[in-house]
Amino acid sequence: MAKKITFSPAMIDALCEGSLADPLTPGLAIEVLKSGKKRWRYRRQVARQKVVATIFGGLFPAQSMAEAREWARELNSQTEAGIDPRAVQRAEKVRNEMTVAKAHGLYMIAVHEGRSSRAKRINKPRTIKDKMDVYNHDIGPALGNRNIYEVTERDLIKLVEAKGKTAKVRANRLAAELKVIFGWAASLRGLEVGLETDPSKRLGDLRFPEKARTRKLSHLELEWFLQALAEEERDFQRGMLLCLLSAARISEMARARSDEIVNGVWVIPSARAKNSFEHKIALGPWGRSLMQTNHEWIFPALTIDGPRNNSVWYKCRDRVLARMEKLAGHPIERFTPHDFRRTARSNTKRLKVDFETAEAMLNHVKKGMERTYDLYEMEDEKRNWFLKWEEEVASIAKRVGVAAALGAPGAQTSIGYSFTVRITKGAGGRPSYNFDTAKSRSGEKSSQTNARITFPQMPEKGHRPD
DNA sequence: CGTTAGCCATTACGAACCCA
DNA sequence: TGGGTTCGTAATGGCTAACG
Repeated sequence: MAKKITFSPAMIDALCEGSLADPLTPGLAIEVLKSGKKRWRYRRQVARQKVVATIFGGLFPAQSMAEAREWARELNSQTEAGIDPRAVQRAEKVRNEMTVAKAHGLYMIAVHEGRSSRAKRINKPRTIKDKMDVYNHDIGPALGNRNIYEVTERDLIKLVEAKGKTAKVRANRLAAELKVIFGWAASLRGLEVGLETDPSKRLGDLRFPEKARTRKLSHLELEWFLQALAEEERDFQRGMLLCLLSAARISEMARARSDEIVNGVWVIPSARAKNSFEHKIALGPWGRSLMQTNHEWIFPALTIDGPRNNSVWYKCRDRVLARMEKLAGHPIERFTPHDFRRTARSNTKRLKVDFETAEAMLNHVKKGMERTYDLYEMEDEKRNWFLKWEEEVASIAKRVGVAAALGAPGAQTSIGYSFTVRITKGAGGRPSYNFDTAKSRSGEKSSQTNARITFPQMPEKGHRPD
């Protein structure tokens, strides 16, 4: 019979150097450190493998013998099953460190590399920025420090419902983004996070209602609009008219460049189009004159090198709308530049333009078989439409007496009521004045800005130039 | 006062789904 | 299977306050 007690707390106390194995727990031993402190140690060969795993435990007696044995038993169940407990520990460490913030960081890397979704295209910069905004504003502050494996469906629902209190549509976008992030982390694409269950799976069920806009301008409203627009500076006339005549998106108009005009056709490059399809707009003579400029940008900003900021167009709209209400004598429902697209689209039927052309005019993609087999770009049809629409708008302008003021073709020429003067250094250091109007414009190309002179006297309403 | 950043709302593509 | 509809989400538009 073996000695009854070969391993006890008393024996550990008595131990001064070296180590002592626990005869009852394979792999477990206590060892004396140089400092004299005693530490638990686990060392055992992993079953069916050539490797020996060594793991250090806590100090004795802070970690009692019973605790150490329990600890070692757990490790033994792993080594005996052929699992290296060090690998388990590493995985646990990674797991404990996988916060929502870290997982999101990995997700964003995947986004930049185009690995985030099934989509083939890499997200556009604005989309990526929007993703970051949603995270930084709504997800990070609430969940960033949480372990992603411990986030529950309830956590996410709470987040979306809280958002819904102040911004319903945005709450839908938040839910969508949560689905994208957690869905990725739980998918084969996001194995680096390796979420087992996706807590966002059912978030789509709490969608808040959304509604589409229906606003379009009637012909009567267009009359007021054109009259009101006639009092704007020429640049604003040009921009707003271009939106109306081309049915382009505001960003397509505002950031248009001179080199996009090829043989009189405005070619919006794929990079600037919402759907990444190049869009050719063959405008009529009026539209072409509106885009006429010697500057790099069709609508150059005043104080920076670049196009005017979008917001100026909304301010212009505000001024125009206020004048329209004065002309009408009653309030007019607010409209936006995008509503011009709807306005143009809703006029196609009346002007006997077919569905296909109408869709092509808006650069909408073809669906189904049409898309597969019909690669025809409908350039001639679009050209006809833009001319027809331009003549329609011009006739409205003529009817209310602002055709000339707006520079519509066929009307008597006018320089408008205001213009920009660009002052550049000419020969011998003398200032050179360049008049920036639709009709007269110096060939001087300059980005230095300059004085804007607006004539204080506005002609009377209905005034017709001689 | 023009420009920008931040936040909320719409538009619209394309894959999934569904039905004859 | 083709063709319409729904669903998920990408890609914009729209508004306002802050900034310099």
